[in-house]
Amino acid sequence: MNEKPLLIGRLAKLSGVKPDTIRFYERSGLLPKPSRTASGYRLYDDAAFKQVRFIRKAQSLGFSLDEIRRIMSLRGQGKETCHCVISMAKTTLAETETKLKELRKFKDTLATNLTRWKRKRRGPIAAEFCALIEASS
Amino acid sequence: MNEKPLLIGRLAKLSGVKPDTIRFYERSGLLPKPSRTASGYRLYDDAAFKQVRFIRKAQSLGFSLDEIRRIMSLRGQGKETCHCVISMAKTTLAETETKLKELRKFKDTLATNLTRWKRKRRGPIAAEFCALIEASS
DNA sequence: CTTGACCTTGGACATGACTCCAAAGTGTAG
DNA sequence: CTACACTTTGGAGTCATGTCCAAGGTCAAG
Repeated sequence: MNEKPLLIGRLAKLSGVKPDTIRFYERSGLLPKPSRTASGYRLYDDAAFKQVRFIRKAQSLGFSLDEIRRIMSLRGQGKETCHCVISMAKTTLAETETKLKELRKFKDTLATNLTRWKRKRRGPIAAEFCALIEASS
Repeated sequence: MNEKPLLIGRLAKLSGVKPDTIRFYERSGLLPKPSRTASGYRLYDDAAFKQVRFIRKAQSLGFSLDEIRRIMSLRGQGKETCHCVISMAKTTLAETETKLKELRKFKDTLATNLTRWKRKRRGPIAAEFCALIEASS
């Protein structure tokens, strides 16, 4: 809807990354070469904004830029059912589930111990903190 | 219990990291300087093995080496209730919960879509995969 | 027309976390 | 005694992900 073109600084502010980082993403093939003004300024639109947000979101979910690049390159293949996307999604799902399980176990133990520690307020807590991480295997 | 000393290669194999990495951890203050044979070979024991495993475990839970170093340095402070450990644990807990929530949401959507995709086996899946990540905010 | 905030480029630098290397010493199996 | 696999060190290299800089061009306000 919002179709006024953005200069790089504006896009940077909107998406919360630095101009340098946007140019870096472009160099790395994560963002398409944008159109330019007559004088060479990069011009971005809403789609670019969404792409940057996509990158950051995917990153925060644990994807590397390389994985993100591969994911994005699959977009626009269109028509054909892409076996590789399904298997990629499968892999991602499995990994995510493992991570999730570990993190949940860690969180639970952490929460339990935190309340316990708060109540007793004495003793070698740091050691227990470590043991707790060691144990969550 | 197992108290025969290990050379670095043996420890490396047991803990699944390379000798170089173990030396790197030592240089970085993540592992204590081990005792040595007369000829200068590093000698490790079970405690060292546990420490390496602790490091890897903590890493896989999303801690940076720097955070791990700080965590470990708190161990052995002994006696005193350490306020900072409690607040550290609190922070970790909060962060972990956030991560957990995002990851869970992503996982659920991923799982749902995966079954749907498997059933239909046609169409622009990659685009949907991307949209899915975009949406999980 | 000047000022100041923007933009351009190519390339250097930073950080975290390894990873490899060369040259040399050690330990042991045959 | 000879292979051969192991170990030592200091230092360099790698990879991912940015981040900064200098020299210069652009543009709108005053």
